[in-house]
Amino acid sequence: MLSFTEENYLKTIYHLSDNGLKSVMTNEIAEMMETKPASVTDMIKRLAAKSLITYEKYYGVNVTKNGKSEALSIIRKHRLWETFLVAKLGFSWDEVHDVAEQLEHIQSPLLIEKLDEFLGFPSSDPHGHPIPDKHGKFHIARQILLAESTGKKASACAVKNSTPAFLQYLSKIGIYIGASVQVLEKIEFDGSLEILVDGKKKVYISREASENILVTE
Amino acid sequence: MLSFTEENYLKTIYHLSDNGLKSVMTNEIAEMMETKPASVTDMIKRLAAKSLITYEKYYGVNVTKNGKSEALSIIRKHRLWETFLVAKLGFSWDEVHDVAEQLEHIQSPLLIEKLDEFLGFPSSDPHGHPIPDKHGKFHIARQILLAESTGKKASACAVKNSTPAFLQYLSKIGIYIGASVQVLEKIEFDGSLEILVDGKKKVYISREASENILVTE
DNA sequence: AATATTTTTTAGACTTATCTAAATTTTTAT
DNA sequence: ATAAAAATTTAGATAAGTCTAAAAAATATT
Ligand SMILES: [Mn+2]
Ligand SMILES: [Mn+2]
Ligand SMILES: [Mn+2]
Ligand SMILES: [Mn+2]
Repeated sequence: MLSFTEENYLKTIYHLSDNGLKSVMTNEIAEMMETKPASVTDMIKRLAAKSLITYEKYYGVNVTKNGKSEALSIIRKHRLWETFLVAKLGFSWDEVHDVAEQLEHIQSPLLIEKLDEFLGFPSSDPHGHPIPDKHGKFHIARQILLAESTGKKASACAVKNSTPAFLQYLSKIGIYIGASVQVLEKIEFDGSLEILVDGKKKVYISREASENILVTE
Repeated sequence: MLSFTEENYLKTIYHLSDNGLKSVMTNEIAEMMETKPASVTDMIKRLAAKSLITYEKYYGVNVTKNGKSEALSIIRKHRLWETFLVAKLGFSWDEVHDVAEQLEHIQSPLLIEKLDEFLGFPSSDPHGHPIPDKHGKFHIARQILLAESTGKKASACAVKNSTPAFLQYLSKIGIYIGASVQVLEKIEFDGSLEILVDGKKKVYISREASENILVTE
């Protein structure tokens, strides 16, 4: 069984590896975990000893099949809890992440089975992120960055950044998962966009914001 | 903020102190926590340093007002989660304790407020134990041991022992919280009882079992 | 009141997780 | 191909929580 800390490292490494595709470097992990590289080196040795990652000194780590499956189980729990908090307890989408960071470490397969059922086997969380099923399978819809949208009417389907500050801003300008969004004009000067939200509200958003909103066309 | 371990010690001490009434000895705590007296001595020094208990060397500890309030908050969370698991997720009463042992340590006042509301502000958990409100107030109904019942028709209102083995046994013989139970005969030889459950089922139960069932007459 | 028994505390060691500072290796730039 | 810079690892320290063994204090027994 993994400790709380091991689970957090593994999840972070998995995310940084792009679902297990890329190698991940010590300093990246340290930055993401808000810890020191020396601590990361200690931990990756331990995770490697447990066959969750492979580690080559000075060349970073790769997630093993085993590690990927463990990571997906934690991500599944995180997203199911976030869904529960919003759908059943009336949390808003910017309030759930930190609580889910704690809840994702609860050890009880039965609990997760029952929670999944209680929620009606949701396929995505309040931020539009896919929820892996109990075998770790999930499906990502074809999606593009709003920044790359060509002006067709599209639908907001996920956020890339899920910090409270960004989510609160999105709520303020009327964007939510499922909202209709259409790029009306791209401002050459700074790459900002004028968009139409839900067919009625015109707003300007920065390039940075537009690169953190995913849409389906 | 208290660590996971500090919370567990404090809760155990509070329970052993009979809601803050009695002093609690090192060895009692060690036995209950399944740990060694030396470890307990370390921890009670730490809890005393945080003013959650008072500690007099060789004479045990007492829970402070502060400590009582912290303990009640943990107990409140434990019992709300147990109620959630049974009422919303369909757990049976013998499956919830171990999961609640983990969930009780989740730190989020908002979560507990919302969970309480979602459950309709329950006043007792699946084992008939009172759930303190957010100020730590709770009410214990007048209750006696089934072993001391005089033969009047009574109602099972709580269990003293909540181990899965005992709870499964109770379920098997038809006893649940709210069930009608009436002592028909007390067997002099070993103190066992013949009882009538829900007005229709006659069963014999041991003295020990009868001392772990609480009823209201 | 002295001795034996039980309880509790102390001392010292181990593990996990963290840090800082120094050493090493790799990468980049000249 | 060197030298400089950046990334990474190692070494050594600290804190929480645990343990065993030994010492000390309280309680029970004669
Ligand atoms: Mn999240
Ligand atoms: Mn986490
Ligand atoms: Mn319980
Ligand atoms: Mn607990």
